[in-house]
Amino acid sequence: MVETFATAHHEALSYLRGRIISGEYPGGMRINSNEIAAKLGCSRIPIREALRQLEAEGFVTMLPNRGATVAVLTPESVEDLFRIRSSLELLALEYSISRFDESALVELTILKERMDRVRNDPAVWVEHHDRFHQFIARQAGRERLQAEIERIHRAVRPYTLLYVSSGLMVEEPHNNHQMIVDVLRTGNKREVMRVMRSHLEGIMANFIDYLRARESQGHGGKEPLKSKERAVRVKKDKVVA
Amino acid sequence: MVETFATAHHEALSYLRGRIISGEYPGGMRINSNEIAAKLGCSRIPIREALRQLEAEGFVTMLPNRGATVAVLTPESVEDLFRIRSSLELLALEYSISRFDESALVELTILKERMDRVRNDPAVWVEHHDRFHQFIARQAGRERLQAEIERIHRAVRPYTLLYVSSGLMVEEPHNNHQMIVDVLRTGNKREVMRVMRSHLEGIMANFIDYLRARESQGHGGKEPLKSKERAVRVKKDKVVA
DNA sequence: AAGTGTATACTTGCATATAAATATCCTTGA
DNA sequence: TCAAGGATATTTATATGCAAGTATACACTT
Repeated sequence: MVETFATAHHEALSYLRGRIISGEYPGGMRINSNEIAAKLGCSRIPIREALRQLEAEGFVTMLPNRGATVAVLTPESVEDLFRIRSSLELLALEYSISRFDESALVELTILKERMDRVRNDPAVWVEHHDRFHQFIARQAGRERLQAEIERIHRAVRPYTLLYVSSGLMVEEPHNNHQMIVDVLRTGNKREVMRVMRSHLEGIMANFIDYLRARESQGHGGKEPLKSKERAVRVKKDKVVA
Repeated sequence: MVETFATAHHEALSYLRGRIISGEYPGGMRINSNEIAAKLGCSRIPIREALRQLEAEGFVTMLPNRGATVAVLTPESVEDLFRIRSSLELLALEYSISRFDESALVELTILKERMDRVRNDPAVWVEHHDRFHQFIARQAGRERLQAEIERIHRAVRPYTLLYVSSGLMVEEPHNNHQMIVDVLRTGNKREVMRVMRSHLEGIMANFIDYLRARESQGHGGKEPLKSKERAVRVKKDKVVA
């Protein structure tokens, strides 16, 4: 399925955001506008617009006259984002609990099974996992809240992916996601909140530990490109014709 | 104090965001890139970049080939944003309570008094009010959380301003902000959370009522510019030389 | 070897230009 | 009177060009 875009700017935006979220463009990587323009077959103007948008979304860091680099989040920032995510999902859950009917539960179960089926492919698993949680949030029927939740999901995605891929993710003790489906079925609001809260907090603790350990091993320590430092040069494959 | 900017893009961004947050450019207003470019004395390129950034921040709605308009938030969206704001401020408060020393309390008191002093100027009052809350959040020492809180503040600011200016704002029953300062001084975590929570919920209820009433009176009903509708033309002052 | 200049090669920021898409207005026929 | 069609005026999207800012590399000094 080849997506088609209304404008070159949309294509660039989708392209770049995809690379960053997937981790293909790692934190700190320099983004050369000429290169991207050549790759997508357009001029630098739409690329620059896409970069500005990604800057506002927090995916990219831009410095005047110094260009763009993929944003680097500190473990503290990721922790903040994760806590924000938890807060917002719990907020959405308060709305959605009473709106979970049988068909929603069935659909949620399907999402859960789909997630299990791809458990060996971290990238796909993370995507399905986010979708599972987003489905619950969507039942709240609060458009803006939903949008903010999805934004946060995207922002932490590259780091979640690292964590899941690392193999250091703690196996869910009692299959949390099944528990969430089950407790939703009972409709006991207090219990639902409790289960979800403990699910989120359980994940977070390990996740944050992983990120800190990773940082102290030298990854991620690269600050966004302060003062006059040089950006990490991830690719240097000029085509010398 | 004339601010100076590194680039034309920064100037445009700051200029436009300022007009929108202050409510000077009301929701639904068409933003003509030529006009802004002429006003700021630059070409349309930096204007477009600024608009893209504002689009990502939720201040502006852009449609391909149809230009930009100031985003219109439904009362539901504002409600979502307000609830998000509450969640995040409470989250920050959990971090910050234990970090409130005497000097922080003194500074907070000053902010509170400053707020009282400008109570008759809605625009200034709202600004100081936001600062009061942001100061509390800042004590948490969580950079990213702080940034997200400020983002949400900015996003609802135009609506808060309308509310405050309307004169329909319910006078704070027992001077909530003073109560917040006082309870922070006690250091009783549970009480602090309770007071803040009730402060936020109290404001919200009235605020949302106001927005709904306003909408049913015909304001705000203008959707962001769907399909082929024409944008609200707020200004049409061409200079015919 | 490390630091300092400086010439050279890239990049960025942005003005200008132009085709394509939209909006506006005027005309015309039912 | 008014919907439809089409001519004209605007506005948008983006390519191109260029001045100014940065990075790179090599020569020179200490």
